[in-house]
Amino acid sequence: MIKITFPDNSVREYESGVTPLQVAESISNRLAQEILVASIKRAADEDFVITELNQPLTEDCAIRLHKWDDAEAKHAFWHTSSHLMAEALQELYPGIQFGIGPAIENGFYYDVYPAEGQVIKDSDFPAIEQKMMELRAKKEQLQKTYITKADALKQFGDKGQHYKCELINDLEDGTISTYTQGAFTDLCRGPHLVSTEPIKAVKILSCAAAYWRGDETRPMMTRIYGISFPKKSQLDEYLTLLEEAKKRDHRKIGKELELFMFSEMVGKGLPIWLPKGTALRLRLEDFLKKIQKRYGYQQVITPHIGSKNLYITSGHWDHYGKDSFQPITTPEEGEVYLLKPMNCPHHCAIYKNTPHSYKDLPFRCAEFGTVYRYEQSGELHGLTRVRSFTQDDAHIFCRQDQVKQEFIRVMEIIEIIFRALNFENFEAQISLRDPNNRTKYVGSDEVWEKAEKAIIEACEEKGLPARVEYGEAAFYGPKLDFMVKDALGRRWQLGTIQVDYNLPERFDLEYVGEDNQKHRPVMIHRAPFGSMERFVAVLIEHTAGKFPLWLTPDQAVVLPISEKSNEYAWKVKEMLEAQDVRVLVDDRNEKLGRKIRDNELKRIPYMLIVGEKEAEQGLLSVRQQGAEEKGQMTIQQFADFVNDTVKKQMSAY
RNA sequence: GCUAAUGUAGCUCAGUGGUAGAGCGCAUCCUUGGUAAGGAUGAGGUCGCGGGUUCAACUCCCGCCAUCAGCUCCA
Repeated sequence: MIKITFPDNSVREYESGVTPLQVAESISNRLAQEILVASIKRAADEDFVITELNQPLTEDCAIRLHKWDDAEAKHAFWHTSSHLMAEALQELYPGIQFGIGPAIENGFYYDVYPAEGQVIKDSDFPAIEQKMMELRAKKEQLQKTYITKADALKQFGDKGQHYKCELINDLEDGTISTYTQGAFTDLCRGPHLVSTEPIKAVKILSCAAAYWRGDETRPMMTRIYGISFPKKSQLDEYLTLLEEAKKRDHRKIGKELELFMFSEMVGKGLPIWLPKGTALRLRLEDFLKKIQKRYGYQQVITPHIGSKNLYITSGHWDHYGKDSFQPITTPEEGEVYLLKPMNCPHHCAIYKNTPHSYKDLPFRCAEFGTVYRYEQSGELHGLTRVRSFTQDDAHIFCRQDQVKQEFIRVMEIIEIIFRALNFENFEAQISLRDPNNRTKYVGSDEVWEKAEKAIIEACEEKGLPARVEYGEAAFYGPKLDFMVKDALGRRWQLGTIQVDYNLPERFDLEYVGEDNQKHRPVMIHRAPFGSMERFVAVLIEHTAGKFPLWLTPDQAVVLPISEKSNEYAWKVKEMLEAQDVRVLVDDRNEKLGRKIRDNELKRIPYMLIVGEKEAEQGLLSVRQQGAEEKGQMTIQQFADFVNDTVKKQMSAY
């Protein structure tokens, strides 16, 4: 008999050799049907190890039974799905060779090399899905077999699986296993589902080329992506989510709402802000400027280029010189300049411009600084990956003992912003030094330890959930990055706060201390939005273009019912604008229903319907975007309503 | 950068080796309307750019440019 401990710490006894599936059956049939994989921890194990449901248990252990909701179950489910897809591909494309086929964050893929003359295209996906479902219906069991290296090489060599042989060659004899279901055998470590039967819904999503083992000198494989679920309804839900994400694509909405554009003529990766997008961005900038003013920042403006020597001093030339836009030179004197890839060197120059006393610190200078970075053409993507963008940058020069307080103050700013923009869900990542290799960092152990401690304590004090990542710090200092979850649950990295010991050293920055001696200030880089481009992109996808009232380019549109009311409509606009409400008039020669529809699609928050009745009494019929009628108001009531709502939305500040 | 796909009217897209089409938008006119598409007429295109094949190229071939996806998740 062996003792098995459950997650609730209860212990039960079982015959030695019992399988996790039997353990589940002993609890309930329902559980046995739902679990996909288990993990166990024996006395000798440091942590839980995922195991298959048919793996006999022969010693005392703790067990966890994983249903679909657990990441472990999804991983095994998708891994087995990739085998099922491979089995289907083997039938449909005789002679196909297989590379690797792992589970990924959302689904799975398999890298394959079709036989001479065969190509797998999008149009083949339904056939692959159908074949997978056919094979699944056979309820094939996955059989794990340990095999010697020599046998494995022979077995896969005989089948012409050259890529598999290459993988086997890299493995240590005695650790090699295969999984077989039906006529398909794959080199694999597992773990897997015990059967392909639970894979009830599958969708092949895309195929694209991928280098064998990520190496561009090696052959190009066809990578086929898919996703699968235990229930059809889950697949439908997932596909709906994908569609919703597509609808929210900021590139599409940005075009529809005329927020920004790109032009081949201007150059790729160079976003151009159109009037409506600019209005929105300026409102964001003004909002942040106002907060920053309260938090003791001073706004500065610096040129878009800087002398090459500036970047030699900062170290950026050494680090990024080759991967930047190349230097600009003057025609006569041969002076050399670089487009600025960062604002910090300019800000260091500002700091150096005047002597500083310890009493003056922190010195905080902020700039919406546009920077230019060379990105490989294949990396460019909408507003999220561009070659010119504006950082809501600021640099705080402070004493070491002020670091924690400054972090807390920056975190407050970030919180205000996230709240004002309805990012309810956010978390932080603390990036610290690699504990095993401290040589790659600049600055003394002492200051690093202080700074790392300051960041951790700042998070604790603010009650901010933070994940600590070792080895993720920049070479010049530890950092704190902010991740938000958008309305579809997608995670985006936005703001960042970074401590820097490097630049103060390189620029020989100093302040005079209480002791009348010179000291080195600490520098903190921070950008709550990150970049205006990226932030607006995320905001568009988060809100689907329905921006909060305070931010939206146009807050209301007046819809005259007929030409007879046009004059009143324009008067309404004028009166509302006098009270800072942003209003359009739709006086096209169209029926009301049409105007409502068109303006709904423009995502304007309020429609003000005015006809003869309203004109007589100085009223508006207010309709909220999303079909909600709010009844009639006077012009003044509506202006107050908008201004109160905006004030409320901004009340975080 | 690499690999594949795509590039036709302002937008979304159809189409053919014999010099182009739809819907929406736009303009004009009719209609003067009450909460998600009223009607008619019309304008609008060097079919991404440059070469080549051909009697003839938007179509086929080559090169370039741009867009999009993947190239990061490791049997």
